[in-house]
Amino acid sequence: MKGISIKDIAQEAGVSPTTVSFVLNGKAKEKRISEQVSKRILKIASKLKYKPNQLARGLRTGKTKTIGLIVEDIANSFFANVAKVVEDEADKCGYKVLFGSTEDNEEKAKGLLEVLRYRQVDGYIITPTLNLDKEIATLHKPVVLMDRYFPNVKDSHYVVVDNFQGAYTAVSHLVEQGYKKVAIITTTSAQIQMQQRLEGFVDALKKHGLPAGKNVIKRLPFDLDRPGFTKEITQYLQTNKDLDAIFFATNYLGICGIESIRSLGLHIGTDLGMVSFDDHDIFRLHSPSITCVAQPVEEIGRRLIHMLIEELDHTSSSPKQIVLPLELRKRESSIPAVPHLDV
Amino acid sequence: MKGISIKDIAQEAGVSPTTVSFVLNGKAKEKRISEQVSKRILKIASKLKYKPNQLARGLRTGKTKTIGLIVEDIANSFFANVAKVVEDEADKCGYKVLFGSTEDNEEKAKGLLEVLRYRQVDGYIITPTLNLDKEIATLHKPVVLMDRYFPNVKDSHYVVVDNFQGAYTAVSHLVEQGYKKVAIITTTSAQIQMQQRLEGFVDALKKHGLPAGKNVIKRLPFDLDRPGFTKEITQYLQTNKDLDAIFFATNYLGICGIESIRSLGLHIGTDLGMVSFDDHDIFRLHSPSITCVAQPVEEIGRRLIHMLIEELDHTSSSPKQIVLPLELRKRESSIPAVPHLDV
DNA sequence: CTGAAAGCGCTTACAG
DNA sequence: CTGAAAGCGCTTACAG
Repeated sequence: MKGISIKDIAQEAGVSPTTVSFVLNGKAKEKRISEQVSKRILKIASKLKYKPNQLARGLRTGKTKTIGLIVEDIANSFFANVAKVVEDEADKCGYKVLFGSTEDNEEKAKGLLEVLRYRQVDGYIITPTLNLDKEIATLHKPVVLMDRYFPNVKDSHYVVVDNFQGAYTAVSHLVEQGYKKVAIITTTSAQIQMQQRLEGFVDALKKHGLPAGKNVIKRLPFDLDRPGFTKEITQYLQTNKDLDAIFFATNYLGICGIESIRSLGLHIGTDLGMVSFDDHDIFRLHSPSITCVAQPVEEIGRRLIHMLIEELDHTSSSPKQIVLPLELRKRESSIPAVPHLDV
Repeated sequence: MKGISIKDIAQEAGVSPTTVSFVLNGKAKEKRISEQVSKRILKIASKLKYKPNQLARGLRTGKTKTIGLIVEDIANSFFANVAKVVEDEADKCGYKVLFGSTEDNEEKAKGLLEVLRYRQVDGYIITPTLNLDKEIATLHKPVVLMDRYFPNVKDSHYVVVDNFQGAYTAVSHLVEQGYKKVAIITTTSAQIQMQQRLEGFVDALKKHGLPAGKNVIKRLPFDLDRPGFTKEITQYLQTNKDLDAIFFATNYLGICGIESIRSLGLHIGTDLGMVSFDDHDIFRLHSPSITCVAQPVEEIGRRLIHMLIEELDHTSSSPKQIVLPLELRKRESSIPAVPHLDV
């Protein structure tokens, strides 16, 4: 039950705990411990399967070798996939991950931050909610933001994707496929990533000389549930029958969109073109398959954890702000077998 | 930077750290601290926004208020959803969650266990791999297993689903819909949950007087990747054209199965009936939609964490082994619009 | 080359 | 009714 401590080793080796600590922390050379003693200690430690008590070490050094990961929703495939990469890479570097979901709720996010703070995590990877910047500023530990950032906070570290370019590419692709009345379905969220997707959409339409007015921009309250989104989308589509393609600004909107379109008896691709932000198993397997702009999930995860660990080790040299490109994955929802013809 | 400690409060209140500790831990009454002192301390603590250092407390008490969650794959929707519920409920009880994915790899699981152990987690929720029972037995802390258990370890705590009943129901449903040559696609895993699903399949066929021989049981190596599964399934279907329905034993097999069936140009439901274990957004949204036996994810998560916390509080009274029922969700893949007719 | 001692921030048995 | 002291298991500045 009771673990092996440094004392046990010291006793068995006939030396002081100090010496054991030096040897076990690889400071034998530096502290000029004799080869002989050093070897003896190492042998005993491995015989006893000694594992340092991280709590004691943390209390003394102030480092817990733990990082806090705050995502919007761990059950969302994008965040779950990033979390997996983060955990994997952290593990390789000797760090463990404490996680939590904000549901994009400010209060919940603050609660998570507070708990992680007094758990003394060494650093944070945070998917911020709105207005979380003040709270984050009081953390006094390395923080890397993901998915979104605060435009007015200049010196923060983050890994995000090029939302503008992604949306722009997606919408341009639709236009090039012959769709002429393209709408965006997005949320009311005032967060930067959503703003940029909207801007990309508007810009693409303008560049192609197409109308980008209010009636092709549908904003849904971001705190609706799945059935709520589906119902709202259905309603919007019903009252805007002249639309011939939709750009969905998030994966869950895209998923709800599929349900809505189908419930109206419309055929995706031919009746109504569609592209969604963010790839998902569903989009690949759906029939017809759904075109999307995919995030480089693996790379996002790797960059996040490495940027944070570099900060923790004070070896930071690489750029502090990374904007990754998105990849347009063309599928049937925008390139129907029967070409879409404007009537 | 430096946090507020109990000493700071003691100083400001003009009492000893001991007294502060008693008051803050709600032992004022028990220790007969005067109302006056008590109130003063509480006021100062909240003014200073005192947060106890969990490391120091943990070192002293041996409790870290942390639980370890080991899943097979946090990126798999089933595990991600369970993880979310677990984290949520743990949070309500003042616990944080450290997590990791085993990929069903024994060595990786052992590594995770070791790290969590010397991080002094108070208890574990574990999706065990094969042969992990010895390792788990040496943990000397409360453990609740999920998704599977060790049949030869009688006194373990677990929350699982009734795999036999689920498979039995799924296959019976197929037979009742008129499918006559039903196969199972499963993995080579020797784990109990997979065995039970196989038994449910065999039993259902036997009960209905249908053949349940080797040629309707296809076992795939469980460590293949997605493309690997898809390829193997495609091959199996090609060489067994007489089959008219398939029961897929896991959600990822079902997903790969959809790809395989479609790549062969077969129509799900009419050409080939299908039911998958475990629900998934894809199954609901696929066209045709896919019948499945769904796990009660929410309830699994809640039961897991509550069982563990009861163990931690030594208030355990409820049953230690919970087997939850599965729900058959009938969809188009087994009830085609054009009825399946045996020729 | 090695060790005694202090201290991280708590809790708790003991004393008065 | 309250406090001094020990101790959880480490690390590290200091001494010799």
